[in-house]
Amino acid sequence: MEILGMDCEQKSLINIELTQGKELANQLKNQLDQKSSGEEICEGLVEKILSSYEKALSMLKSSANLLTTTLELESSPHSFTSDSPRSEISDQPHKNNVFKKRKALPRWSEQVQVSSEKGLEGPTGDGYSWRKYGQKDILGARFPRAYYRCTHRHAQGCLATKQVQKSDEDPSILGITYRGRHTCNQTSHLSTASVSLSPGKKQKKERYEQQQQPKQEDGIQKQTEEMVLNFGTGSKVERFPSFSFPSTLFESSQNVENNLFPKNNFISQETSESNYFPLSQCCSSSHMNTTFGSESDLTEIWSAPNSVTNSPIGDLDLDFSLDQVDFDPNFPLDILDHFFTS
DNA sequence: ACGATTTGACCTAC
DNA sequence: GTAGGTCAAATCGT
Repeated sequence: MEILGMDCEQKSLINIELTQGKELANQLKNQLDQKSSGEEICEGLVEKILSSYEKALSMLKSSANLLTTTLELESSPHSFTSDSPRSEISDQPHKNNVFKKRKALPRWSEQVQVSSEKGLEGPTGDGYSWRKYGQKDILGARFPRAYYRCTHRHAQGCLATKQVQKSDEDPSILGITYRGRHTCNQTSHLSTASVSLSPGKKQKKERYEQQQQPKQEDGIQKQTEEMVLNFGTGSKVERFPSFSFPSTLFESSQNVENNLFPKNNFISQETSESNYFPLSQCCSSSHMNTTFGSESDLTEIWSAPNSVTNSPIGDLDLDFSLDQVDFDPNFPLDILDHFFTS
C-alpha cells in the first residue's frame, strides 16, 4: 500500500537519509576497527547516524500522518502539541521529564552578521517559519533573548525552536541557537491547510501568510533559488555555523575548515554535546553571503535563506545533490519498498 | 476574525 | 534562590 502523500521527492530524501546513515555506520565501523580514533569521532558519527534515521522516520511518519502513533509519542512525549491548560499539563506523568527531554534535544548555534540597508524581509529566511513565543532579559547581556518556535508546532507537532540574541560586542551580530529538529513538513502544511479550510478562509489564510511571511518558500528547490537570487542584492547577512567539533575531528578537517570558518570568527564556545556539524554542510553554505534588506529589531530576526536551515544534520539532504551520494550498490534500498508498499 | 507578538507569571535546572 | 525557558492572556496588525 502506497503511503499517502509520499511523493518521489520524499522517497528520494528518505533514500538519501538512510544511505547517509549506512555510510556513517560504515565509517563508525571503520573507526571501531582501527581503534585509533578518538571517542569523540565515534560519538559524532553515532549522532549523525541517529539523526539520519530519525529524519527518515520523521518523513515516513509525517507522510503517513501517523502523528499519534506510539513512535511519535516516544519521540515527543510532552504535550506541546496540545492546547491543554498548564494545569492539565502538570497532571501528566511526564511532567518532570519535560525539561529533561527538552534539554536532550539536539542543539546547535550559529552567528549571523547582519549589515543592512533595506530591511530583512521575514522570519523565514532560514526556510522555516517561526513564531515568537517569548523574550527574556539575560543576566549580563545587553540585549534580550528572543524565543521562537516552529509555526507548525501545534499543527504537526514540530518541536524545533530557536533563540536569537544580539551580540554584546557587536549588535549587528546575532547569535542564533537552534534546538530540536524540524519534524514538520512545511511544504505540506499549506496544502493541508488548503484542504481543511473553506475556499474563502483558504484565500484569506494564504493572503495573510504571504503578508506575514513574504519569503516563505514551499520547497527545497525554491530555497536554493532564493539563495542564489539574493546574492548581491542589498545588504548582507553572513552565517557562521557554530558547532563545536570534537577536537580530533575538527583538526582532521582543518584544510577545509580554514577555508570555511574565518579564524576565531563566530565559533561558539557554548555549543553542547551534540553539535557536531557535518562537514558537507559547512562546505555547502557556511561561507555563503546571502543578502537581505535592512536590519530590524531583535524581535524580528531572520536568518539567511540558505539551505542549511535548521538542522545540523537533519537538513543535510537539502544540500545533497543526488550525484553527491555515493550509493552503495549492496545497500538494500529495496527495503524502502517495504516501507512504501506495506 | 484570525494569526502574530508582547509580556508577566510560572516552572525547572542548577 | 536565581536564571533561563515556556506558557498563555492580552494586545496588535491585517
